Amino acid sequence: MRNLRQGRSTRVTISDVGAAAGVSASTVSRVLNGTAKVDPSLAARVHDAVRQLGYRPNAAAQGLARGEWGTIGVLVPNLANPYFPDVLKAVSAVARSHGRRVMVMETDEDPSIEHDLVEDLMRSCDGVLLCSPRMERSDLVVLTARDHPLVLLDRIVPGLAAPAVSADFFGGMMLICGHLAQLGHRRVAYLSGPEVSWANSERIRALEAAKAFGLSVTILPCGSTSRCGYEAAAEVPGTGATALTTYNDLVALGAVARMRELGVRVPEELSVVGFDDIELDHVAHTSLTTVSAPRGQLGKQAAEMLETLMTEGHDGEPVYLPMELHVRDSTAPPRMAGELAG
Amino acid sequence: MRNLRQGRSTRVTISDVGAAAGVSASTVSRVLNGTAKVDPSLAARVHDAVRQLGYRPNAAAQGLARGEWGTIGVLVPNLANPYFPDVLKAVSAVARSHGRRVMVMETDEDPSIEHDLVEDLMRSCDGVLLCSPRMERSDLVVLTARDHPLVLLDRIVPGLAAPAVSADFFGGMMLICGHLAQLGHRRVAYLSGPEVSWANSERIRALEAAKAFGLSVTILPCGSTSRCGYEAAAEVPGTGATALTTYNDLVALGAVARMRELGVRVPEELSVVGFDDIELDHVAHTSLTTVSAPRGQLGKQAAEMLETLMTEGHDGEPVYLPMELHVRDSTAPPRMAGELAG
DNA sequence: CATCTTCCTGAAAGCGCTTTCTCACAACCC
DNA sequence: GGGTTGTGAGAAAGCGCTTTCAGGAAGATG
Repeated sequence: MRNLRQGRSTRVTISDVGAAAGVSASTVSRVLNGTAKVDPSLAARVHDAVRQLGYRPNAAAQGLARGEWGTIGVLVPNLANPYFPDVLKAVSAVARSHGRRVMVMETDEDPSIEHDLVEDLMRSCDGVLLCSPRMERSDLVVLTARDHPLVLLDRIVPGLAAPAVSADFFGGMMLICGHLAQLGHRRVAYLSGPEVSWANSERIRALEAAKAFGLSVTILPCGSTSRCGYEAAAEVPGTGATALTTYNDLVALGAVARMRELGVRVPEELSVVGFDDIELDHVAHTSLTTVSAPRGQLGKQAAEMLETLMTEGHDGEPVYLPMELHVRDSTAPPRMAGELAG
Repeated sequence: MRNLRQGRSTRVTISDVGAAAGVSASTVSRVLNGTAKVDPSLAARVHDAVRQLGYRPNAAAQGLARGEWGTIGVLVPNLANPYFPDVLKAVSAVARSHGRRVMVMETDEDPSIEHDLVEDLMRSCDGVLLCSPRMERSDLVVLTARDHPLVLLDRIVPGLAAPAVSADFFGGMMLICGHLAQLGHRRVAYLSGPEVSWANSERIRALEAAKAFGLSVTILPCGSTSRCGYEAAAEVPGTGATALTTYNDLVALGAVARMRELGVRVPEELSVVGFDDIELDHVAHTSLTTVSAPRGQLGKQAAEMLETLMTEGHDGEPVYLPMELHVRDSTAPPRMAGELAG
């Protein structure tokens, strides 16, 4: 069989190195991997040969022979949302400390390609980390049944055979509701995130539960970007809400921008609350009241879970990481009816 | 030899599929890849078997046998900068259209790990795309000499045997200088990006050249984040500059925030100009005058160059993509000395 | 009806590496 | 000194796939 890499010059193989160093390929492998004792003088010759020939082991061949790739795959919905880079940094750090590379893929918020991408990742990674997967539960069941190490981040599905870590979105939204109720708000609106987002439904679940605080909530379809927030916010004044909750900070910021244009003062006439607490130091026009997601923690813990799953093969209970309320400049008590004229 | 994947249940191989379908492995391969005509009834049996067994081809084995991985690797300095996700989206689109996966790695602005990461990518990808690499020219020379398809994005190094595409940073900064000069500014400050950034030195080169317009420039060390901008901006008033240029929009936004805190009005007392024109719709506190980098174009073109390089093996001249000036709210004519009291 | 194509299919080799297995040699013990 | 153990290096098998090669069954031809 001929060299298949048409056009490319012949690659240096481990045998070439062996030949140059006057030893067998096995010995080269042993030297390079430190898997067995080798005569120091031979080892030196091998290292020299490696350097001279510019040898780099072929990852595919190693993967095949070792039965593992040394890579973990991460799927994220959207890199443009600052939430995910933060998670990724933490994941990468953990992966590197275990000597693994990270392969990132983005779905661009298109749930229909998620399944394929995950399959792809499974074919070329030792383990897969799914960040906020939007796919349906049934798809997730199929994937987790594949018996391939897989961890979920920011999506908990009861009864699934995969470990999961998530920010406690429900708790986070409850915190927000408590804050708003305490300020005296009664009617709130919610700019809803992607319909297929579990994180979104958790927020909604909390909003429903918050009826116990005496809050009544209007849900408005929106999305996950500032542009969505800007557009959907036009509907808010019509709802009679005195406070606006949102799917995330970006949406909230977009909404605030629209409110300003419409002449609605924030927070005097409308309180607006974000979600996630993304880092936008000195960039955003408004210092949002929001809840913070422990992104670094999430990434770290998910990556460690995955590592455990890959090496030891056992998994634990879903873990919820608490969110924290940060009260800043975008919330205030509602204006009383009598004040409206003022 | 035993199965090396300790702990994991036996994986389904192509032979298993063949056995189940009552054909040889070769036939399965042919059916799955469509590389040769196969009796439709056999093909159907194969497809059934694949479905039943949940077979997924092992990417490493395929890579080894085919001599290619079906993957391109992209190295970016920092995912948190919205610039790169935009590029990545375009790259991914092109890669997918050629049936390749994209593997993303981030250096976190640490030039010292760049070299290793690139080596890693080369070992497991058909081609590598380096976005704004910070490494020294000499390192780059070593890497490009590796005879592995490699394309540079936003870094042009004369005499390098690798194709390159870049935004025309020099031209972009010239546009800015022209705009400022035309407004009547004479003294400008520049918040400099990472020292090791070629993109930064291009901006500086333009700033020097702009002396011909009668501009005098003070360079202040800064960085690439809004936080850096915020911090470094404190030095600006001391320079006597009436206009501030920056490494990027994030820095500019941070600087504007600081100016406000210091009671310096933008643009009345100080014009501020960004760079890149990142998309921050309805999020940022200021609508910046800036120049736009054609991020999608850059990513697309770079990915296509890489594809050409991988398949046809030849490369072209470095390409500069023009930037465009967007005059918005952060620039204005300087106040004359006499007006200062006003 | 024998022979030559054509077409498909299975067998087998090989991609580059790791990891046995095997064996030569040396050191050790009684 | 013969037998035993231990050590380190090479040979070879095998990871799962693709692709060449060779051969059997149809179909075409004279």
